Amino acid sequence: MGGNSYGQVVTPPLHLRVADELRGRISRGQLPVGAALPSEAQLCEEFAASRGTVRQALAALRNEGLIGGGQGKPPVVRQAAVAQPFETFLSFTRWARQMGREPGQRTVEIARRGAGPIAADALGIDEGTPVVEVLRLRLLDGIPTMLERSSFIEPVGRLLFDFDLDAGSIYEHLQERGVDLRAARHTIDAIAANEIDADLLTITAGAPLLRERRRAIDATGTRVEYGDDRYRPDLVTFTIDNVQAGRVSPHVLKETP
Amino acid sequence: MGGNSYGQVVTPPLHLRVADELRGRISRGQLPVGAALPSEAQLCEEFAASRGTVRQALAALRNEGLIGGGQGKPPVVRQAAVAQPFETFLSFTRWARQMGREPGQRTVEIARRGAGPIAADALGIDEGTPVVEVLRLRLLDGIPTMLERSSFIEPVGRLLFDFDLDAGSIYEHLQERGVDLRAARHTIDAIAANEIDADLLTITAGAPLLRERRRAIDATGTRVEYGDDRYRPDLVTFTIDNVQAGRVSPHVLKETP
DNA sequence: TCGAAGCACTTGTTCAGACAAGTTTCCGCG
DNA sequence: CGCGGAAACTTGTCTGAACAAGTGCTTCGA
Repeated sequence: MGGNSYGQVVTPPLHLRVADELRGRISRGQLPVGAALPSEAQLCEEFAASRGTVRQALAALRNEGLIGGGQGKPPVVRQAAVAQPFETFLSFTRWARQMGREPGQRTVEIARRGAGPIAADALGIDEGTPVVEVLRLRLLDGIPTMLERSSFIEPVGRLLFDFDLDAGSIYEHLQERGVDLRAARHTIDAIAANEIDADLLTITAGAPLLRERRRAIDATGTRVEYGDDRYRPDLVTFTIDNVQAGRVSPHVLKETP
Repeated sequence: MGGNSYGQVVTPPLHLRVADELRGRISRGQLPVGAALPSEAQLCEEFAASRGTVRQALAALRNEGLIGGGQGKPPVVRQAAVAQPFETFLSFTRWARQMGREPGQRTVEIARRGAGPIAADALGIDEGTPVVEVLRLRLLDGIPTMLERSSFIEPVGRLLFDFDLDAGSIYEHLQERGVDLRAARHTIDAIAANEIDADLLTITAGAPLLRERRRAIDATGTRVEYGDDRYRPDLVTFTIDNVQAGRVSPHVLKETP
């Protein structure tokens, strides 16, 4: 458990630096869409790296869908793939913006305390291990829509204390600080609103809520966040499209009716 | 691919063969979830490959979210079972069987009557057009778990009258009779149990239920069924896995806690 | 002029070795 | 018996080299 170094300043491995530099050039428009990247040999020289290292960096970009290309041809910058459903599904802020709605939030509480039994189990840590808990009321066009309870493992949660939680997306902030969220498992069920839920969401206690519990994992497989989001079911639903034949995996959306 | 334009079959690159073999072991259950993979050194020996090649294969699996792990620790198989979600997601019977649970049902009502406003809208027909409505209580190991209200368009629903609804899967029966279900859209929300729901599901009125509304479409694009399934949220949840990089689309499961 | 062969350049695959960094195991000491 | 620490083992990073395979430009010949 002790190896995490979020936030510490150490020079990352070479292949990550190469990948970051190229990502930067692409996002800055220095390498416009459709342009060919420098050849592997050129990159080797520029970064004083071996070809294996450069290829490792390119593989990462290919993986993210940033570049394409084939054997014999230099890799080209691809059209910034459609806002990854991952991001959209994970981040309330991005989801709302993509729909043309105005996201908002009111932070009710942020605290560093020992993990409770549920969060500890979900995060795979011992009960009482320090975590950072955030309770935020999320708004859509000013209307209370969802109540978000998150528990972050300490090395990640620490990054939230120098962030204005009412300013925007936690995930965007964490990503900028080097936290590389990779996968998430969402469990959806229904639950009756308790007094606190009801008060904040301006509904009556006992009313049914649509609950999405979330376990987010970073690139190394470390469980980073456990979340419990409670939606007003009259304002938000989940939609799943599935198609039989064409091995088109199901597509999941959050929707407002 | 793996063949040239003349149809010749060429052996794919070694790293792909290694990855495929490992994928197979995972999907066959030979490497169960949570199990550690052989060490890189062992894999090198087994496949007579160098470490770089083995690592290339492992990177692919990691990318697909099949394995996780960190430095110093052997990679472990992650929860990401791959069954065809469509059938499983659509059919309560198949879903239950796949989990090793015993599905059951008690048909409360089957009737041919004019479509109500909601079903008519969902099916794209005029209100009052005849449809076949089925109300079934679905059981898991004998326990009332879900209440299923389905409206089938008349030409399809007619096939249900020569079928013992308590015998098994409606979808299997329809498929045998030539109804080719192709796609479905599921909308998930939460709703309070009404008196009837509560009575049949042996819960109290007003308790939160997990609702999945469904619109199934056949191969020609005709809307065939509108369904309203209400689950006891303490017995069934929906789970969605999503992975960022490997453009692995989200995977949807129904689960019993 | 036009087509094809050839060549230079590119990426894809694979190997062998070395060191760094994290984890687990196990032995000896208190 | 318990605990600390060394040792063995594992994965992560990086290098340098070689050959295979695909692409595109050039050049040569008909």
